Amino acid sequence: MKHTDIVEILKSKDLFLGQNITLCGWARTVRSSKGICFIELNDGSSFQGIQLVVDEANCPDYALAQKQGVGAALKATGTVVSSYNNKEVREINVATLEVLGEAPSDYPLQKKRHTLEFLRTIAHLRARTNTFNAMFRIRSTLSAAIHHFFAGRGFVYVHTPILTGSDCEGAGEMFRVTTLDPAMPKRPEISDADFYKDDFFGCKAGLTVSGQLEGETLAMALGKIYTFGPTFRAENSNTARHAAEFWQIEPEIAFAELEDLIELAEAMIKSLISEVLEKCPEEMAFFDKHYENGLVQKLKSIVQQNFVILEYTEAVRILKESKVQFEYPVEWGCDLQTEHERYITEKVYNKPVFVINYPAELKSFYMKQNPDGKTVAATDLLLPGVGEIIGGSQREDNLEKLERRMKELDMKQEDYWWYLDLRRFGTAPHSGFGLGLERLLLYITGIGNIRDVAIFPRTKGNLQF
RNA sequence: UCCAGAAUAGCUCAAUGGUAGAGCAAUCGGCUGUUAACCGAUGGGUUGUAGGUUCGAGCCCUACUUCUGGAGCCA
Repeated sequence: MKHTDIVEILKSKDLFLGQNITLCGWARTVRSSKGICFIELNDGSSFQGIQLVVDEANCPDYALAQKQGVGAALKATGTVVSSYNNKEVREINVATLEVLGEAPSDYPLQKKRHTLEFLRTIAHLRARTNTFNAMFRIRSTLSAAIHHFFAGRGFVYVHTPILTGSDCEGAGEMFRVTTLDPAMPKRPEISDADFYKDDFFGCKAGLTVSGQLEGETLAMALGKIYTFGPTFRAENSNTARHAAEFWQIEPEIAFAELEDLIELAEAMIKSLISEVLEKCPEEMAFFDKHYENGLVQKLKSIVQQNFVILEYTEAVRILKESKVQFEYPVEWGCDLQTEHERYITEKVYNKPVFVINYPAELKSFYMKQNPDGKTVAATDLLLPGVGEIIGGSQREDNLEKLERRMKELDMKQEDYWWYLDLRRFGTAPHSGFGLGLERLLLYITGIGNIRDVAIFPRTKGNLQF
């Protein structure tokens, strides 16, 4: 259909003024008086819509226009004019109006604020609201910004497999993938190997919980790589920041130690936020106004300040000396609880904090063992309000140390033979991290629940749409 | 999975154990420039489900379901 995107008219000040054009879009609100009718039209090309003015004197379709409600799909032809009230604003004097698709009175969206909980029950329609229009626009801009950032630094974008036989130990529960008959379940006396030999892959298979191990193989050839794709975790977690399917960015860099990784992570967060602020000012203004007052200022200040780098041991000391009565007591060797992380990020620093060098017992087998014999070169980036957004580490590149650690954890080395080969042949220091796209989106938009930053969120017990 | 809370009209919410209401939406009408337009009228309910206590339950009790907030796990 030949038509002009609304964004083109909004962007160009005078280019379309006085011209006859055709617009297509959906009615957001319809206001009619005697003889004149106003329709706010949005076509998705921008956050903002444009007002159609249907005057009974100039438009034969006035009666039709008056009958339309929120949600109707319309095609209008008319002249671009300056608004009656504000010469800077553009509106359309409609000559002809065609109804492409009516929205009957049981259309669930109304021209009023709906709760996010209600919108989740109509996830197929919620993209037509301001919140989701703005969120999806920012999500798209953010995704493009990720590629811009890494491409600008010479990273190679790689696609690690989604179907996998390797369980990235410690990353979470794996969804099983099988073509075996569910009516013939595995009997306890049969071994995994025997049972799965008749399965599609001839072995136990699942959806990836992380592309890290596969990513490492490419980092050890191409130097700097990143993955950006879906990740699946069958964790029984029911929170505002966990989803069973989410998108993850996982850079992996050869010849990089923990401090190089932290430098990269900080530069990346700042670059991504900057690009969103620059390219989505209307959307960000909307979230600032309706979801988190001061949001834009908060993000601007994040970009300008240095993030904190804090030793785990030092974090424990600060918490112990804080004299705050925590629900979980703080001891060296215990994992930092949410209340501890919040105290550090929100009370002590009020800015992003990299916590580094955690006790080895708390972290995964592949992390670089520090000379102190107690800690590993790992880091979590904690953000005020949303908590952990990045988890990463320098990888153990010493074959003996890695094998010893796997033995301690009772892991089968033969399952990881190719991963260990990376340490056997031309091993080198390397590091990487994982960033949750949806969690960053929560931080940037001020939206409080991960279910509201994905098109159709997958969480425990919910696979609707 | 654990702890706490909630579920009433299409939506957002009221209702002391005693006749279930309002705003918005919808429908009809009015109004020549509206901005979540405005004004008037009308229709709209098995109070999440199943049981129980009571003369009487939206309200009290039990179980279940769903959702929300927090926790654990993590990105």
